[in-house]
Amino acid sequence: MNVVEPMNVFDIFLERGFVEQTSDERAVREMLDDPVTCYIGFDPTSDSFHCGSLVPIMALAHMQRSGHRVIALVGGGTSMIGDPSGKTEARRMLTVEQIDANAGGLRKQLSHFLDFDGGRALMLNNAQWLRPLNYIEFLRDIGRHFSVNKMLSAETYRARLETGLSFIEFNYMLLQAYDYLHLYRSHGCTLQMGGNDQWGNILAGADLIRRVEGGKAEALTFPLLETATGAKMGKTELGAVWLDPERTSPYDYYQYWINTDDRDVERFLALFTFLPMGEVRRLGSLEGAAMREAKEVLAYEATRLLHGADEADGARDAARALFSGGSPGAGEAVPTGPLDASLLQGEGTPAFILFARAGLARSRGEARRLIEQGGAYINGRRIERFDEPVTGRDVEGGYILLRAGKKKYLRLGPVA
RNA sequence: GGGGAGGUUCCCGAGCGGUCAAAGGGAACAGACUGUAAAUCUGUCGGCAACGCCUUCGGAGGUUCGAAUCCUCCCCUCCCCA
Repeated sequence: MNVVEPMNVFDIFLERGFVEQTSDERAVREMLDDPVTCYIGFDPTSDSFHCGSLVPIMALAHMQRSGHRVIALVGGGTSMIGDPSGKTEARRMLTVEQIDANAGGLRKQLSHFLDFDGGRALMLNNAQWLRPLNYIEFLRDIGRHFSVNKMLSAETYRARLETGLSFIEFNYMLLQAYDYLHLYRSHGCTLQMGGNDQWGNILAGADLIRRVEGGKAEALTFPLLETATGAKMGKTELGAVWLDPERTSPYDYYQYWINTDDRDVERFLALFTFLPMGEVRRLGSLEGAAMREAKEVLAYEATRLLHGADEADGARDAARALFSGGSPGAGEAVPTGPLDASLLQGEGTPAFILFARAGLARSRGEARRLIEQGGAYINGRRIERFDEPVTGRDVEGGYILLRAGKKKYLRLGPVA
């Protein structure tokens, strides 16, 4: 047992930048002095989370570490409808099978951050209670508590009124409110959290609980993160940064974090690692080139949390080797692609064709431009001519290391 | 149902018979500068072994020596009225 009085998780949230709005700050803090049950809803539109979901995931992890019970709710029922929040267009609908399959993938990823043993954390699917709902009963028991006037004034729906809002989507708020009510009744859940775009829906649920059960339930939302340059969190030129190592390798995941804008480093260390705030502030205050140390810590910790220490070590070692000279023997974590050995026979293959085939350029024309602009390297040596042949002589240690631009590396091989 | 506006290369957005692979901006990419950051500057930004050839301007036809630009039909979007 801790001798020191454990910190209220609400203060941890405040200190680390998790809080955008709360239904009642004092009530929420007081409530969290004792163990509570809370939930966050996740969208099962994919079988993997991406970086954008890390804030809610980390929030659940903090809750659990502070002794609270957490529920990750996948919207198996609601995503068959499509949430209009923050969208300009309706979401596409998914089949029951897709949703169930996706939920499995999400659970696996959550288990890196949460301990599901012995019911300490639960993963529930709202399809369980939404699918059997009876329309007449639902209208009578739940629908009567909602004012259309009030809903239309909600920011969520106002924007959609411009472009068109189907009746199905319009009901999303009721279903999500019903989720909260259901979890309040069945699990004593008294706190729902979510991204700030969910504010209206979460409050609707807390309201419903008060009206129907006379109960008290709270809401807490997280800020919607943008990087300092205004980009959406977790998006790169190459697409989303996924938590699934099959889609975003630990190496690329590490790279995403190490490329964090200086101005975001402290904020991200607080949100995406468990490092003590003293250390976070120290790293965040580093100046100039020393900032790289902070980014390395951020990248390493973020990668370790998700993929484990071994993968994080590999990603860090590969990055260090590559970015300090680019030797081909940079380790197993370097992105590697297969090489058709016949390409190296005889005259070999012109470099621009090799780069295009390797996927480092979208077309041969692009590969050609890349080389002509001086952005292409083989084993650390800049390629001079676009059609410079690449042959067996370029194999070093069984591999050929290609580099496009400053940061994109691809190792081809092994060559027998 | 009636009337109006429009659909252009990743996005916004010019072009309205040849000089259009299509202005300008954004995004993106490369180079320089750096710290795998930001900002700035320069270049690139449909495909092709490439001073040329090929395929693009919602779709299908047509007029013309020649069409993103004109005509016909169709599809879609938005606005106003009902």
